[in-house]
Amino acid sequence: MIIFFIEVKDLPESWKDVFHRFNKKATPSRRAILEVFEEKGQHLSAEDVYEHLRAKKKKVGIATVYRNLDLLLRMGILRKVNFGDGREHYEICRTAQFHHHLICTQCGQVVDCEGMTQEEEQFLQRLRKEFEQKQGFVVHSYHIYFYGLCPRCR
Amino acid sequence: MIIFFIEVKDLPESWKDVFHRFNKKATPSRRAILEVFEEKGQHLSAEDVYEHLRAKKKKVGIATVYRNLDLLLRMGILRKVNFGDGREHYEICRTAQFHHHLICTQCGQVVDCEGMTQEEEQFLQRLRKEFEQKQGFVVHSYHIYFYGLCPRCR
DNA sequence: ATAAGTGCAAAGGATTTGCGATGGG
DNA sequence: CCCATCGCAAATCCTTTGCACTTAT
Repeated sequence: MIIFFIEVKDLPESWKDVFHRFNKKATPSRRAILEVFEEKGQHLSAEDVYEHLRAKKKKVGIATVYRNLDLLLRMGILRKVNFGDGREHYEICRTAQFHHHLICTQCGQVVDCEGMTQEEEQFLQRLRKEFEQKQGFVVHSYHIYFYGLCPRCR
Repeated sequence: MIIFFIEVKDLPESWKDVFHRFNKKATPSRRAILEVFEEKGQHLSAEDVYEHLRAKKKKVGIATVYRNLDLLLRMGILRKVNFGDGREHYEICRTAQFHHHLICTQCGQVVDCEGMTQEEEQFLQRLRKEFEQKQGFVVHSYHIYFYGLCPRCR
């Protein structure tokens, strides 16, 4: 027996389609950068991305890396995070679970904090409303940074 | 009638004493920088501090500003905050109420968010424990950034 | 074909550093 | 008086930009 009906919920749009939707070209550089984020995952600096590309024998200039990190940011594919080390870091949104960061103030190590749930939702929903009323802002996202000492530094 | 007993709870240590405790000199530059934070308050960049000093006719070199912002940070008098605008900002801890930040992603305007209370305490207390168990970190502080659109940009 | 994207090298902006001069304890 | 601190200018680090060449559509 053959099942003819296959439920496909939220089939993710291909990167090519995403670029197309933004009237941007799906160039090799851009694909390669996204590949790095999909493989290496979290919070990479421009230099990190550049090094990973070199390691993979993909020749992409550092300027192109910067330009495309910014583009991907504006397209909503990456988000920018900052750990106070003097450079910007980027994370991919789609493949990574939404999370926050725990930063060692001694050595700079950064750990992702995933899996905060309902309680967080409720807490932030309340704050969001408060800001929208008190300050007149529309809040569309937030980020929590925790600071402390990692196992080795404590 | 004279009241002989005056209750003085938590008399704040003078800046001079704080410097002394850290074996650092209470120089005019340092006093002037602290004065700026006490008067102008929130999230100033090194350049901001430098400009305010000039406006007050205090001649302090920009290098000295940077060196002392870092010193005051390490002494726990200032904390560093980052709004993604390519420069670091600093806030004074003692005189300012603990607060978070609401950032307009369009124009970069930053608003302080004060007065989150019990609920926040509880919520973050739970997370703190979770991290200490799961990751082995000691968490000593945290910071929440909210992103959205300000009244003018929405 | 052609406008968008790229690489390179130079420019820009923020922060740090070297060093001789200064002044707080 | 002496070492920490300062001012200045040069150095460094991250990021952006100008321009001629290449390429995805």
